[in-house]
Amino acid sequence: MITTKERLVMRYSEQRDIIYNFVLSSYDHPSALDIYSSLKGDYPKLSLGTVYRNLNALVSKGLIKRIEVSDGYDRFDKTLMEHTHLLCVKCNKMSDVELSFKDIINKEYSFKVISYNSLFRGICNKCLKEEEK
Amino acid sequence: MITTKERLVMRYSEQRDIIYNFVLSSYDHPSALDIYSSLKGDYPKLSLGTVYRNLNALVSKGLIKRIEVSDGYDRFDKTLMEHTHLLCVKCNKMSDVELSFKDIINKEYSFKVISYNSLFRGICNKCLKEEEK
DNA sequence: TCTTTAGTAGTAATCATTACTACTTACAAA
DNA sequence: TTTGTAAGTAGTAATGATTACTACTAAAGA
Repeated sequence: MITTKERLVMRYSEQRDIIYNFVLSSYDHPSALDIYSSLKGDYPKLSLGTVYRNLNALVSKGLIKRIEVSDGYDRFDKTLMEHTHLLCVKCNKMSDVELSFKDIINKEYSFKVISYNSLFRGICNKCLKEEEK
Repeated sequence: MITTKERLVMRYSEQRDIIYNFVLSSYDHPSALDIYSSLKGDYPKLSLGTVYRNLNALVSKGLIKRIEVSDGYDRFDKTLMEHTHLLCVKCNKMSDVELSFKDIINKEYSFKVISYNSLFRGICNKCLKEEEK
């Protein structure tokens, strides 16, 4: 007999399913508000609090990753491997960097890394080219 | 004749002087509230808004650096060279890393880095040793 | 010494996020 | 299949770091 306490999986919820699938199918690191705005049309009863709560649940279950952006909305990522992000200050697009700084820190310093947030702000290649015109 | 518009230096203010010197003399990357709490004893009329305003002014003049900590208080740093930070989740101490990830990003990716924030959360050497006891 | 305007104290507002409350629903057991 | 219960939801209020506002103060050029 499985008691409630022992049940570790989450109960099914359509809202969480929708939110999770939205993150899985997006390539632009959406914020909670992005997700809410995009889904509100098809699911008018969806609440912003539900989006936040489920994103937190998905993060704590390790199904998605949170990207901390201190001066604005946090963003969410389907890529589970910890990695670094580039945020273009012109077009606001966020892209990925595959370099693992974590390994460098673990090796070079006596510091046991649990998680990290590396965000580089600058101008992406596309915006640089447009400036040259 | 120097008009107000042309005057680029800030007017002297005792509050800013005190706040700036506090950051210069600290090694633990204080937050605005840390600074306010530490100085309030000696300067009872000091306002938290003044601390925030002057920290922002000092950052925008390039005299100190802001370290963005998304889930809590931002912290401030006298070290002007951009660098990476380690934050111990046990003792909350913040320390510096001299590695320049900026150069790596600039070289390996077509991305013009303007600023960056790299924060590694984990357990510092001292806390690791205490866990072993 | 004036005059101007940057700076300050104290307080209200902002805004991303979380907490709360009454209602709804998944799902295990009867 | 029905029912009991606790997890999930919608809608709204609260939180908390930071910023804005307003009347007052003071640095410093004329």
